Amino acid sequence: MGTESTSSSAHAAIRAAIRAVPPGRVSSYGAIAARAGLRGRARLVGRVLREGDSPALPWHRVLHSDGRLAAPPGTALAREQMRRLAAEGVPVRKGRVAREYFIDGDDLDVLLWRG
DNA sequence: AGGATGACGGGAG
DNA sequence: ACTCCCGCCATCC
Repeated sequence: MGTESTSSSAHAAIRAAIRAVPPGRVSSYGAIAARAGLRGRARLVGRVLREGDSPALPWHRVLHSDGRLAAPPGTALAREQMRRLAAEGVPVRKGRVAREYFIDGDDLDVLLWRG
């Protein structure tokens, strides 16, 4: 198998956590990591998204903890993310999404991503 | 082997 | 609200 790197199980857990975010809602890298049992590894989430070998991965629903989009303003990626969010009814003001659209809090297990 | 990088986060000034 | 800084960690050079 190809050069295995980092626990592929960790990557799988992260992907599952990302897919668990329903349309019309968003979450943060840190929250996704925590939900995947990898608290503190927010950067690992970013790494997994960057690989992007998962077609059904709703990467656009993953934002910074402060509500900012993942990519810097002006980039094609940021525009695409904003477009996808808008398509799901998530308003983006000045490159950020309001806290009320986030499904992360203190205990993700309690929230259960429900809307 | 060592230093820099980054789709991060949180605290501090 | 913004900038700077440090912690974390897999990759990259």
